[in-house]
Amino acid sequence: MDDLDREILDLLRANARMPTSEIAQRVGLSAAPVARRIARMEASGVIKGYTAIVADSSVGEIDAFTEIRLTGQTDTREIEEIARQVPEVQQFFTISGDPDGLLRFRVRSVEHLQSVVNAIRRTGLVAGTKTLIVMSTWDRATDVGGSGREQRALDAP
Amino acid sequence: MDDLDREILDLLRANARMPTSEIAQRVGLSAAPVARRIARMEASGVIKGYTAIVADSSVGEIDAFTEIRLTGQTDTREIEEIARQVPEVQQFFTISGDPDGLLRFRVRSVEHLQSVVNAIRRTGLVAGTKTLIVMSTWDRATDVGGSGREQRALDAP
DNA sequence: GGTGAAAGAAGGAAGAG
DNA sequence: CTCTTCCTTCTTTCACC
Repeated sequence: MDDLDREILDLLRANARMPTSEIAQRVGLSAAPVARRIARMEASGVIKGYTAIVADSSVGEIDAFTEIRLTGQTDTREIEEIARQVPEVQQFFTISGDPDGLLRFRVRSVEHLQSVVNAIRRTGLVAGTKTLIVMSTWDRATDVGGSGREQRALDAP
Repeated sequence: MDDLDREILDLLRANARMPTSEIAQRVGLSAAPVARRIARMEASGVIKGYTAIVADSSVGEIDAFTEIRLTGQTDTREIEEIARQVPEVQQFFTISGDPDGLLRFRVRSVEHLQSVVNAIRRTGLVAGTKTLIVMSTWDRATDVGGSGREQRALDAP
C-alpha cells in the first residue's frame, strides 16, 4: 500500500469502470503493473468490490436507513444475522456508541417499508429502531467535476 | 425501464466491472443491446456512476456518519453547501423527519474527525450534530454468494 | 434485438533496470 | 522485485440487417 495504490483506489472510487489503461496513464505507469496492483488489492481485501450507483427513485424504490439499538445481551456482530433474515437490507454498519448499528435498505412502497421495519423488530435482536427515509442522495465519487485528486482532502487534518 | 433493465442494474450493482458480454449471457441477450441499455440508463441518470468499495480501515482511515439537524430557516437543499465546504464529506442523504440529513465521510484520525465535525458546525447551517463511528461494514451487493437475483427480495411486501 | 468487422482493452510472457 | 514492451485473446463499439 503505497501512494500509487492510493491514487489507483481514488480513481476506481470515482469510476469503477475506468479502463486499466486510463488509470495507468493518470498515475504515470503502464497498464500491466496497474492491473497487478488492482489484482493484489482485490485479493488482499482492500478492494471489496465494485458497484453501480443507481437512482433508486427512478426505479420506483425508496431508500431508507434504520438505526438499531440492540438488546442488552446481543453482540454487535449479530447485526449480520438481521441482514441475513431481512433480504431487503443492502448494507449495514456496526457503530461505536448509540445507536449500535445502521441498516440501509430499499423498498417498493411505504407498506413494504413498514413490513421491513417489523421484520427487523421481529428478529428479537433489537431493542428499538428509528427509521430515516432518504429524500435525496449525493455522492462525491460520482459527482461531475470530481475527476481524481480533489476527492481526497485528507491531507489537512 | 423494463424487467431486463432491472436485471442488468442488479448485476451491475453486484459487480460494476462485469463485462457487458457476461451480463448479456446472464440476461439472455447479446452484448450489443445490453451495451445500448446501459448507455441509455447512464444518459437518463438511472445509473449515476460506478464505484469501488474499499475497506477504509486497511487504508488507515475512519468511516463515520454525522446526523445533522439544520437551523430553523435552512432549506434541506443547503446540505449540499456543507458537502461543498467540507471536502472530507463523501456522501450525504437528505432525510424526511429527524434528523434532517446524514453526512458520511472518511478521516485519517480521531483528531481529524474532530476537525471535520467542527467544520460542519462552523458552516452555521446546522443546529446540532451526532456522529456515529463505523466499526465494520457489510454490503450485500459485494457479499460472496450474492450473484444476482436473490439480492432483490422486493417481490414480497 | 441481432450480426459482423474494426478498434481497443485485458492478461500473460519475456526482458531491462 | 517492479516496470516496460510486446503479443494474443477477449471485449467493446459501430456500422447495418
